[in-house]
Amino acid sequence: MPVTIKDLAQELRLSVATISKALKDSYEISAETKQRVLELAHRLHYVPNPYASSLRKGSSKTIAVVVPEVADSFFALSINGIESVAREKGYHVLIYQTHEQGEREQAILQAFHNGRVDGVLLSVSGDAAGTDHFEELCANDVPLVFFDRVCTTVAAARVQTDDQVSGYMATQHLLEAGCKRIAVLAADKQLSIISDRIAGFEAAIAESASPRGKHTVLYCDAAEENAYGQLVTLLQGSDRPDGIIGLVESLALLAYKACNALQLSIPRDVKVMGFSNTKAAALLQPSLTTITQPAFDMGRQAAILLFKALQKSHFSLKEEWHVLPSVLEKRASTGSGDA
Amino acid sequence: MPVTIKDLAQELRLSVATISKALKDSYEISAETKQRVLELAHRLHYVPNPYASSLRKGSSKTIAVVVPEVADSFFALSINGIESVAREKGYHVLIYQTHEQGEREQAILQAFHNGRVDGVLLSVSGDAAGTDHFEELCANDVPLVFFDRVCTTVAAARVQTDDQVSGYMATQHLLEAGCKRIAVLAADKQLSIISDRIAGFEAAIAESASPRGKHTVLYCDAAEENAYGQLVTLLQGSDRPDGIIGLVESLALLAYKACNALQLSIPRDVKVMGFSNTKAAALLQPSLTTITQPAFDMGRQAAILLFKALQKSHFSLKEEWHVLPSVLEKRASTGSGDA
DNA sequence: TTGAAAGCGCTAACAT
DNA sequence: ATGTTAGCGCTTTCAA
Repeated sequence: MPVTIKDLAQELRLSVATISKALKDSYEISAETKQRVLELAHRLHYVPNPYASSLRKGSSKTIAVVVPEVADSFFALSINGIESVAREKGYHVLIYQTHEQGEREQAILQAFHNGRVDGVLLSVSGDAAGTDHFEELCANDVPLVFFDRVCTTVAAARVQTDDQVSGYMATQHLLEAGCKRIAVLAADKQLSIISDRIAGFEAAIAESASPRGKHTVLYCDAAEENAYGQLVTLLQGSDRPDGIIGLVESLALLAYKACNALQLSIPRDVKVMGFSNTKAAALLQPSLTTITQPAFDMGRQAAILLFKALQKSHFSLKEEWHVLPSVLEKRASTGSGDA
Repeated sequence: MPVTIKDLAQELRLSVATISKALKDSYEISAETKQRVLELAHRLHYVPNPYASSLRKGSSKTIAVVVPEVADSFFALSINGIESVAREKGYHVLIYQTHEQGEREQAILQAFHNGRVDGVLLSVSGDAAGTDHFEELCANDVPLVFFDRVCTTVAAARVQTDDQVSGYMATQHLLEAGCKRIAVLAADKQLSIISDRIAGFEAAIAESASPRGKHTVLYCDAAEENAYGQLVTLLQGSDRPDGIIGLVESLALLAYKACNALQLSIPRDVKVMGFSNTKAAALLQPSLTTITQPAFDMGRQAAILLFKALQKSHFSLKEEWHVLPSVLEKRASTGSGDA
């Protein structure tokens, strides 16, 4: 049995109230008593029962992070950012994965309706399942901060990157490199990050002299094998693209795979770039030009907002909307092909 | 305020006990009452307060996962394996990172001494800080399962891969490929996985006709820049290695970087292989030969053991020791260099 | 400066 | 089949 406040009280012949106050350094308690209590607590390895105090105080010192997937360099890094501030604040972090399934997202949020966590950081699942579960959480006064994949119709804080600008920059970069037929590889249509990036792409094309008809957006199947098939078909078509933008990391890598298989040279035949946060980008052959998101900082920023809301109740998350810039890292996959 | 069992009782003019029993489908309660309770609970979005029941029952339906780093393909995948079984069992998962710092590991485990979690899955930090914190946890009857990076002196369950065999296989593979001067790139000396892999390397060399003196183990600095420097120096030396084994993922990638910089051709000049779980391995140029660990399964297996211990108290983790095989994936980086 | 006691929401033994 | 009650460990008001 773990040692409790009662044990300490008995041992020191004090009341539990005194112990409790001494442990939190209350001004009501004499310095000498505090000393004795702390000493014994330390000697007996006393650790307060977190559930008893959570129950009593109505707060858990725990936050939840809900992401599509941990095994993804972007989310892994943003979790690091979140963790860095949670640790400073002495908070614990529960991590949940939706695996891109809307139903799981709903089920997970369901569990937060009774004080399990003091707040939630979430990046929405690709397979959207409406927004009722978000609304309900907010209605229950559980602070919610979206990061990266946000939901614009819900009145919660948002931390994201400038996806439209990024899509624009990426397209611009390929146009400047001389591409005439750009193919954009997209994932889940309903994700804000995808539609925003595509909007940026469309804007860049519209502004350019290049006719829209030459360029294309390919919505790839969620199953990798299928997506690969789509891609191969595209690359074997008569109007083969000479530039590819993968809107998510996995699609850029898939493009490499397809080009290798079809013996297309990157960047000679096809220039490839992608939204990606993996360190391996620089080590691919040729090294991959990327739009890199500030993953760690986005997580950090989102967590900072959440804790602000937790600390001062008058701070409203409803109108917080932060946008952090992504950066274009030019590498060999969109170069001229000369050394 | 969230709705409680009391609210339901009042509304239905029943006692809290009846509600509680009805909610857990007790045989004592009439079908009709159950029906009414469930219906109301659902209508009011009743979610039980987890802390109240944890406090009462003395168990939290929560486990902790302690890993060096989430942003690492091996750990991310093993977390997935763990999560898959936690979800089946309806458990919540707290994730903590040590960032390879022994002190943090101690501080984290400290928090588990009073029921916060029902059990712990842990992969030890590189910067070891003794084993007292493990012993104390076990002494407090918190079930502990080590995975991948285990601690052999503590009587807790262990799930690992056959690191010695893997080291042997890797070395064997390079010898067969004709390497005469193999360099093994090692990380933290005190980690079991590192010393075991080196033992396998030594065994393979000893068995071969190749003189031990030609081969070398390079202990790389934890800071990547420094490790890079060490590596470049090695590759510029008079007795340049013609085979490299990176004992952790980052070191294999570093070898690529160094070879690129020094214009050494892989696999012509140097054959490179590494312990790695990243999907990018197949996409590197040349594709990287790897020893791939069963990351997901190791996590899954470790979690299964833990839940076994949680369910049947007479099941002892002390003597559980599971070894899962890693596989050698031969790719171009250790080939002959011909197409 | 210290202590007594109520109560957070839930469960389970023990009535009825 | 349903109800009463004690209590998990802690915090907090109020009293001494």
